[in-house]
Amino acid sequence: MTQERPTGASPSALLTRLSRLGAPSPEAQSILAAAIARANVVRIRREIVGEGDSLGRPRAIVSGWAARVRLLQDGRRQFVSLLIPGDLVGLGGQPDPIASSTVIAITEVAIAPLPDAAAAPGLAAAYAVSAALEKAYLMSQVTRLGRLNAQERIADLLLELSERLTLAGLADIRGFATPLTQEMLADVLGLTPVHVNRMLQMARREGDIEWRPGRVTLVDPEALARKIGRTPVRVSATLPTDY
Amino acid sequence: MTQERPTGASPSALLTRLSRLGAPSPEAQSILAAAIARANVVRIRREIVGEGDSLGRPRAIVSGWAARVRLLQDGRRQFVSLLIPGDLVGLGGQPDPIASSTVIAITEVAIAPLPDAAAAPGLAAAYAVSAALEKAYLMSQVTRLGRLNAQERIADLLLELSERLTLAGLADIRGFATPLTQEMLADVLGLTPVHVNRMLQMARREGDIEWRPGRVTLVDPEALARKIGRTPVRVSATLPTDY
DNA sequence: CGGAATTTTGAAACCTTTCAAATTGGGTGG
DNA sequence: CCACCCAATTTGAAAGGTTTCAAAATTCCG
Repeated sequence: MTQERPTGASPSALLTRLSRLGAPSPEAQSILAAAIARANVVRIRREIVGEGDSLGRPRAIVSGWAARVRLLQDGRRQFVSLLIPGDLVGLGGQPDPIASSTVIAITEVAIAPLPDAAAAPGLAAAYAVSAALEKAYLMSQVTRLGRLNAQERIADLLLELSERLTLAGLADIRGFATPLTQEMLADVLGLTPVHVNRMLQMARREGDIEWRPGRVTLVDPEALARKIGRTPVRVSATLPTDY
Repeated sequence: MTQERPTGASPSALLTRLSRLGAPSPEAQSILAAAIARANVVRIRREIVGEGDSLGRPRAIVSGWAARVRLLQDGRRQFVSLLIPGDLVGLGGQPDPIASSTVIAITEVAIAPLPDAAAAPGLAAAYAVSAALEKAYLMSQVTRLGRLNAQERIADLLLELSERLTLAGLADIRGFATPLTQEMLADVLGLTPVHVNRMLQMARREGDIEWRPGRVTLVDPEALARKIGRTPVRVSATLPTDY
């Protein structure tokens, strides 16, 4: 695992993302850079914020990947969401869902304390947009698990990751590096590793994606999005058979 | 549908919930009461906040039930979450860049503008806790869809509703009133109506629940929770979610 | 009272999981 | 640099859980 440096080894993923999200001012960038310099390293497989943790102040993922995990009593495990470089953790003010989940490092992760929103112009806005995005993606995850079949889930998730990594400057049209194993993919998608493997093979056979451990290539993202009907905005207000 | 008055006909569900969430002061309560007086009615099946809507300021559901819905191109539909009396909508501040969920009224809904957080002591705290709870329940929904089977999903959702309705003073140990049809249940749980029906029958046969349109009775909530391995959702170690 | 919505039933098809076990790939120590 | 070990990926066959497609039975509401 982690053949190539974990996506996001570039120290600027956080700067890039927050800049694009609304904090492009030199002051904001320099304050963020200072925070990055104070980043801590969490080793792979270690907890970043534990369940029932006193969950310190908000932090940002500078490099590496993490996952918000929920464990069931009998051992079943669900990755509620994936965290990539540039993502913020523990926003939402004081009370953050405690008992609800744990965040663990999927790769080695560098995590920095998040500068106070008032420290520079644009920061507050960027944090707000980041939080809104997080919530939107969480809702996407619900729809993905609730109504998409295995093939669609895989394609949908990869497209989402491509989207998010691109925002952080960590992906290009040809694809992106990822530390995800098929087992982790299964944990995110609510499937078994075996089935993820089979569907992944099918997707490769159909020429939709290329998957070699450590790197994903989306042959034609737009065509794929069309194929599974991933149209971010839709929802017409009043459909005939609606409630 | 809606044989008995929709759960939450009581005008105080919002007061009860926010009071317990951190805004028990007389000032806060009276300001909230004033807002409730200015509530608008949204008729059943109508949109409360549309996608791309200018989504005005935050509002609170005074009475009635609603659902956050996501529609797929081919007609598949997923209820991302259910909204009950006392729940807040449109917090999170700014815009929702990504989008794509609509909130529709499942019953007739009374919705009031949310007083400014600074208008009274405790309001800000209550809003924050409410937002945290919403996020926690959203994560629960992900786990529910990702790792629970149909039987478990049904039990888990009913327990969650019982929990939330109790917080708003709308449920007792014997159960609660609900406008949900089996089809809506299917939309929340990512299942087909037919299968929900069969599993519901099974749950009744096993004596876990009683379901007659308009009212759910959880025969032994604690035993049921134990049976499916569910832990109540909490947001802060100190905040008693157990009413 | 009658039409519409909701709940129920049945049987068969389908997708996903299970349970093993084999294979591949990479990293480590000799 | 090769052998070996462990993690990750693959493969097979069979069991299971859910969906589909119809259609009947109930219940609700105007």
